[in-house]
Amino acid sequence: MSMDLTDLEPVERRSTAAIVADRIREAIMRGTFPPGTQLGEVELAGRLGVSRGPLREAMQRLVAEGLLRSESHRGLFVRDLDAADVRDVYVARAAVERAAGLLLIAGDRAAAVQRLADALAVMEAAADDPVALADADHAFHAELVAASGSPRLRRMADTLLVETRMCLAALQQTAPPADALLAEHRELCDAVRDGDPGRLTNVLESHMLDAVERILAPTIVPTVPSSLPSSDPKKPTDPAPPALPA
Amino acid sequence: MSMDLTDLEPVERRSTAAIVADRIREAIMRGTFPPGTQLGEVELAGRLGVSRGPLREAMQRLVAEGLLRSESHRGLFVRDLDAADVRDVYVARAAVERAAGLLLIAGDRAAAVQRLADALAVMEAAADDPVALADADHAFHAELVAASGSPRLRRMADTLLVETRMCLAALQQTAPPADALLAEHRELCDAVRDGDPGRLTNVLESHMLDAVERILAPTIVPTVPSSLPSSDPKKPTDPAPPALPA
DNA sequence: GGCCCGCGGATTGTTGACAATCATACGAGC
DNA sequence: GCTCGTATGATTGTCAACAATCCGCGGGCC
Repeated sequence: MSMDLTDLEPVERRSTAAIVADRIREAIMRGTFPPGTQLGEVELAGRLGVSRGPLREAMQRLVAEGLLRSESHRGLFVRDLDAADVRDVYVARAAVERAAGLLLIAGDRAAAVQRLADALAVMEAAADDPVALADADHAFHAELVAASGSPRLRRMADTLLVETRMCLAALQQTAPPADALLAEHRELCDAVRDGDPGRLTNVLESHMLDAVERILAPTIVPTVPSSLPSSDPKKPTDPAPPALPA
Repeated sequence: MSMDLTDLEPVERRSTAAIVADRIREAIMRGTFPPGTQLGEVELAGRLGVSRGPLREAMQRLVAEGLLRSESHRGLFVRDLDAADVRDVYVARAAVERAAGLLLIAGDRAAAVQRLADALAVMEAAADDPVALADADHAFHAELVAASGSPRLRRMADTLLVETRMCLAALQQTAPPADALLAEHRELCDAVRDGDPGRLTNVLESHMLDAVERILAPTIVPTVPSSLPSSDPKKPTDPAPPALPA
């Protein structure tokens, strides 16, 4: 595996705002900042070793992605996702990943299946460790969309996958059964291999529905959207914010 | 139509960065800033009556949306879209709007059809004026996605629609035939009314394909993606940047 | 004559400080 | 005893100046 220098990239030089945004995004994704926590600018800036200017730029970027909500003269808060948001994330993911899968089928199917199979192997190898499995799951779907070659689908999927991780981190009451998860992904891979658009759509949508149910299992989950003047509108969950790392 | 104050909203107070971002986005969308133009920070800041701080935050937001590209220590430029980008925009739009349409069918179909019919009426009224028609077209699709009730699909669609307008503004060599456009939208509305998912998918995808062909008509347009070492990669269009409004 | 080096102008990236706004706690008034 | 007005503290929003980097151009050297 010799690195060939023929394609030499234009020296990736990311702006500090982008780097800071990546850091914060990662932290939000990993659950380091639980939903609802306020992100003080001075504290974060000091911790990351930058001034408030670049940090605020990074925040605006994250607000645009929908990960943070900004209240004027009040502060920036990590968006907290309710059941409706969980469903919405998976609806949007189904839309994006279905389109990506169709592009895969229409394009170089063999190469796509190869990449998917590799990602699947990583998942199988990490079946024991729940967090590694979540990472591999994330990587699988990211690869699925990236292989489609559509930059816009890719960007959308990246944001949605981060939100998915937020859901999992916030509501991770139980680790998902690894075998069922693997089976679903294998089936998804097969659908691409066979090149059957209808089957891919079905597999993908049922995969998403399963995921939603898994996440929303312990909570009250009315299947009909809205129109629920149910008992208690206030959230019972309000765990003390854990200490920040490093 | 008496305004009822029962639901009184939390007083919409947008941050200046968001306002500035809207302004710039609008200008890019309308073609005031042609693709490839550099946006000087001091000039823009002075023109908008804000300092460079908030302006830079707004820029980061637009970069995150993919409307601008930032070269380090070089400046911010309006992204120029090539043929592949045009196809990609419409692929993504098809994915998003299909999902939204399916949600419409599954939800309150009557209300959705009503909103779509209203938007369609606006289009019909503006059939003569090309720019008004483009606005109405934009509004129709925005309404389609907004009516789905999915905030994520909505956000994606908003960004994609702006990019669509960029394509149109940059390559508007010929006004689209209003009658064909109206017919397609009517058919789309009917598909939602009938509640036939398959038909909706077909109508929507053909609508998108038609739009792509319309835009890419005069240029060389190979139907197969990528692998085109065609003649001239550089764009002939480089009109003098028109003066800024207000 | 052609190529390399260095300088001037301009623009971006970053910083620290100033002004405006909001939440909280305390005390006066009813 | 409860409510309202006010002071205080902290945080956000904004600004102008400083430092770093890059493009274009002229002079020197080969």
